[in-house]
Amino acid sequence: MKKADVFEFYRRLAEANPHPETELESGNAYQLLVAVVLSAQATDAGVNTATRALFDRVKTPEQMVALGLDALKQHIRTIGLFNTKAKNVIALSEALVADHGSAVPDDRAALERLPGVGRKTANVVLNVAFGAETFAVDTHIFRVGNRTGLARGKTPLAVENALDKATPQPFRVHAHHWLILHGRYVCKARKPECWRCIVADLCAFKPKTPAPRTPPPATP
DNA sequence: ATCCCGAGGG
DNA sequence: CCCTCTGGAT
Repeated sequence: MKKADVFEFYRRLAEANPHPETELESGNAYQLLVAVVLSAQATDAGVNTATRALFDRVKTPEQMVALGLDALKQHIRTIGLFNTKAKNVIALSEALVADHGSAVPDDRAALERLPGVGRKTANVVLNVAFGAETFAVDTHIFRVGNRTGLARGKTPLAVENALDKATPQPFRVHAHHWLILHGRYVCKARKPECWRCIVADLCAFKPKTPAPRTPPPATP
């Protein structure tokens, strides 16, 4: 995508949603970290349903360790991959207490050393909790980047690097959320809703199926 | 490359 | 039924 089109692409998304935020619910950086770990291959809505009760009781890594593995599994049973995730969250909480004074570290290397935390999760925490200009490439951003031509790559890391190169100020801090929300609600995996997409004219993807005769009323 | 693994949508 | 959802570890 041309530079001018990239700027216009972000400008429109920014205009439509001036203050994008995570849809994951959390009350502090620790809870955010846990929520992001739980969100792997799961919907935000599903994670929120589970963490609502959990975070009411657990606000610190010490409290998570005290809660214990089996009780944690009960809380997150409705989320996919719950067995592995529960184990990682307990181990990660123990590591925070032992090595980081119970605080969430603000550097990538320390974050990625935590069990269950890879590059994508670290990028989300760095962006949301610390305001870093990181591009966490999840399934949505990978799809939107490649489909639109904004930032293409065969791997998530390649798309991340392409986004880093292509994304100008003042859009860098919020680019992650604009792209993910665009992917979740408009540029969907199965049925992208191009007829109501505000950047369709800048996009490389041209749908074969036209807009429905009776489109659903626009969401407020 | 494969495993982990549940809910919701089409 | 099959696909998708803010992946990570082996």
